[in-house]
Amino acid sequence: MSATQSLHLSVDCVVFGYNDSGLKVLLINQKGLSTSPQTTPRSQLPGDLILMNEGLDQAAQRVLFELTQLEGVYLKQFKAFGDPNRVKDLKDRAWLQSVRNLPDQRVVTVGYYGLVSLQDYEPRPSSFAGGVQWSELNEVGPLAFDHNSILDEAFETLQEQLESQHISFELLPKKFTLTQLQALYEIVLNKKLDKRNFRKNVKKMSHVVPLDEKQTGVMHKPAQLFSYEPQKD
Amino acid sequence: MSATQSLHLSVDCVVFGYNDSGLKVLLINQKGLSTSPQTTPRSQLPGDLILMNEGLDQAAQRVLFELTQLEGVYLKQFKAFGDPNRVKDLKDRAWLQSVRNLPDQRVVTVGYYGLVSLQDYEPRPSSFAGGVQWSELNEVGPLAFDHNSILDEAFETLQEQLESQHISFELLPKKFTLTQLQALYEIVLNKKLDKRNFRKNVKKMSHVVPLDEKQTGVMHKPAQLFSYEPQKD
DNA sequence: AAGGTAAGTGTATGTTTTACACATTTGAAG
DNA sequence: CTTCAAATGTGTAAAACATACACTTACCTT
Repeated sequence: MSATQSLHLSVDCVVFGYNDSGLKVLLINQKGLSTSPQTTPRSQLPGDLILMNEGLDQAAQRVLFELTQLEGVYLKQFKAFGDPNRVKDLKDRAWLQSVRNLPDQRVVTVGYYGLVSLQDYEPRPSSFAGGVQWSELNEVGPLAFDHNSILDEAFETLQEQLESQHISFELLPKKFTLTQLQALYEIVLNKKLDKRNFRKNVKKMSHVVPLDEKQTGVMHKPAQLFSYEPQKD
Repeated sequence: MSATQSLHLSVDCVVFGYNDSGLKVLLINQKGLSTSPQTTPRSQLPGDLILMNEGLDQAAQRVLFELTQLEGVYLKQFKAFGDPNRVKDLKDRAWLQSVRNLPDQRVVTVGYYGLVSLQDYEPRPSSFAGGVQWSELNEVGPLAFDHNSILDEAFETLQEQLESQHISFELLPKKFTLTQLQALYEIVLNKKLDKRNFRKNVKKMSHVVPLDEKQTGVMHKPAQLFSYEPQKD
């Protein structure tokens, strides 16, 4: 019963980035493994082993920063992935062994989803780790390990939690228009919404407050800007 | 960066049991540690390390069975707990070392919540593992490790998911009355509901079907029995 | 000055939610 | 076999909420 356990624990971050041109995910290209040249290195989610003295949330923040230079991102744990065969692919095993000097061992991972406004930070993440890219959500190809499933489950979680959890604002610039907010909802929930009804609903949300400021430099009636003020109850 | 990782992974099960007398949690008493007699052994959630070749869901089922003899229970992962200090209490560390022959090492755990009808199974779980009890939810004292937080978060998850996830039926006998269903909702959601409105809503749920059967042996108008039929779409 | 563009706004209709009270069916007791 | 106690089962009106839908406004460009 007390068979000695020897496995590793990692975190993987599914960071969604949004701007007016759509919803993206942050992927990194596998570096290393230059030995076998015909193995086209696949992309993967930023993730790595947790350290011995850090919590899971902390680990997610650190790993994301180390791999992509993104800092202070909203990150939320959504699920642990522990299928014993989740790293079954031979290319994946080879890559793992080339990068970590570890025996071929089981890795359980804790998934986090993250949210970033691409407009505010314009984070062209410092091209570290052999390339970091924002990839259009519906153009993501086959990823390493079980990262496609992790991505899918993260997106489902985002869809479920968008309305109930005040997280849409993490994807928008600090000052945003109601049209931007609506466009975000339409993309994440994947359905069209009625402008007037949407605005009626937003006006009921006391944490969305109008600023004394309007859009400038647009060739149409400038929109009122709003910001998100977390409730200080 | 690649500091050798050496930690353990467990699952912990927060099994809720329900019958007409209320909502309970399944706890086990720590055995062993008879060496120091004045340390009153605290109760804890059933949990143990996962094995090298099993998935997380599998591990939760196995561990629950090994510790409590409960089998085939609805179990759902809800959160991983990885605070490096979650096993900081000295009594807890001592107990861990007495039971497992392992060095004093970090343990990350994956929390599952489980649901059982106490009426159908009447599961007086075979008093294994030094005692297994169903403890009234609001009479749970201080548990070992961070198990009180795990319990709290499990209950919050249950409250959030009760309505959206068709799980109430896991807590009821296979044949139940609408009054029983309503009482369950009232206890879990902690608010009173209107009988007529509640019944109107239930009648919209196509997976709650009336049986050709009524209550017997009650000294009042016997209630119609219903059962839960998962949708076969 | 005219044209293009997106912002901003109200109302009528249908649907859902809420509040609320009494007759019915059984077993037990006299 | 009548009465009592106990919990079941049922409808309606009012309020809140959701939906569908079209035109005027403000700014920029040419």
